[in-house]
Amino acid sequence: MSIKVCTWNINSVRLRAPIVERLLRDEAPDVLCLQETKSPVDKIPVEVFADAGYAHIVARGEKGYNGVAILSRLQIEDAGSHDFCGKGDARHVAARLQNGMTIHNFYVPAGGDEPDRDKNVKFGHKLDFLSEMRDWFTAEPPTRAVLVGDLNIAPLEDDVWSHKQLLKVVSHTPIEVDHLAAVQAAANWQDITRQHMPEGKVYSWWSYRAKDWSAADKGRRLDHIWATPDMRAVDGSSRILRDARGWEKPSDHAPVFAEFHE
DNA sequence: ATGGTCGTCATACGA
Repeated sequence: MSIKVCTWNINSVRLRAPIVERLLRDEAPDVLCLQETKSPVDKIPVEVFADAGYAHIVARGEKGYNGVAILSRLQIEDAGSHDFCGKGDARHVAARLQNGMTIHNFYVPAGGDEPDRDKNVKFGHKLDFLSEMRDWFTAEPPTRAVLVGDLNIAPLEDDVWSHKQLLKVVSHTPIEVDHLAAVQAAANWQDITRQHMPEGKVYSWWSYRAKDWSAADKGRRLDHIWATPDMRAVDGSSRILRDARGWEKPSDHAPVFAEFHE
């Protein structure tokens, strides 16, 4: 038996309920983590997901911005969230499943356009958010845990279409990559996607602004699946469903998958 | 160097 995990920045859960349903039907993950739901929790179309077999849902939400949700076929034993940077925004939710594994679902701040915290408070917020993640996982080291989400950072050269051209572009600057590496080191998080796909370009996001996103293929790997070393991923189970970027009324992100042994 | 496209909520702002 294995557990199939999926993470997807959906950019409005209400507008895209039809393609969420399609993903659940086509791919049947055991757990689906959504980011940028952009909806108050009580306006998430939970009946649609329950009818599709995902009756166990925990979410955090606000009107119009941010928002994270965990949809599960398995019973959720416990749930929680942490308010990183004390802003009361909806960027983290966690659930412990009946098999004892904990899943953390994050939506890390995008950080604005200017990669300088003295000129751009959004960039400062992003770096501070990552530092708090590092400290939080250092203070309470997780076990049997999976961390997923839109981390809004593409850390490796092959996580972007042009390493050289993106070195000063928010999402691929050295200071962000360093901050993300510190989060990763805090709990010895393993990058499951790159364990399974160590070579070559891998992307999970393509801008809406490109004329032909697929032909231009100027993507970035912003969405991640990490796990603590005591979790056993199913060899080669990582995938990115690039096709979903071309579905009707798509998100600008594609779903990312990995499977774990029970 | 600039603008290109989305979603939400209100016609600006964040991504």
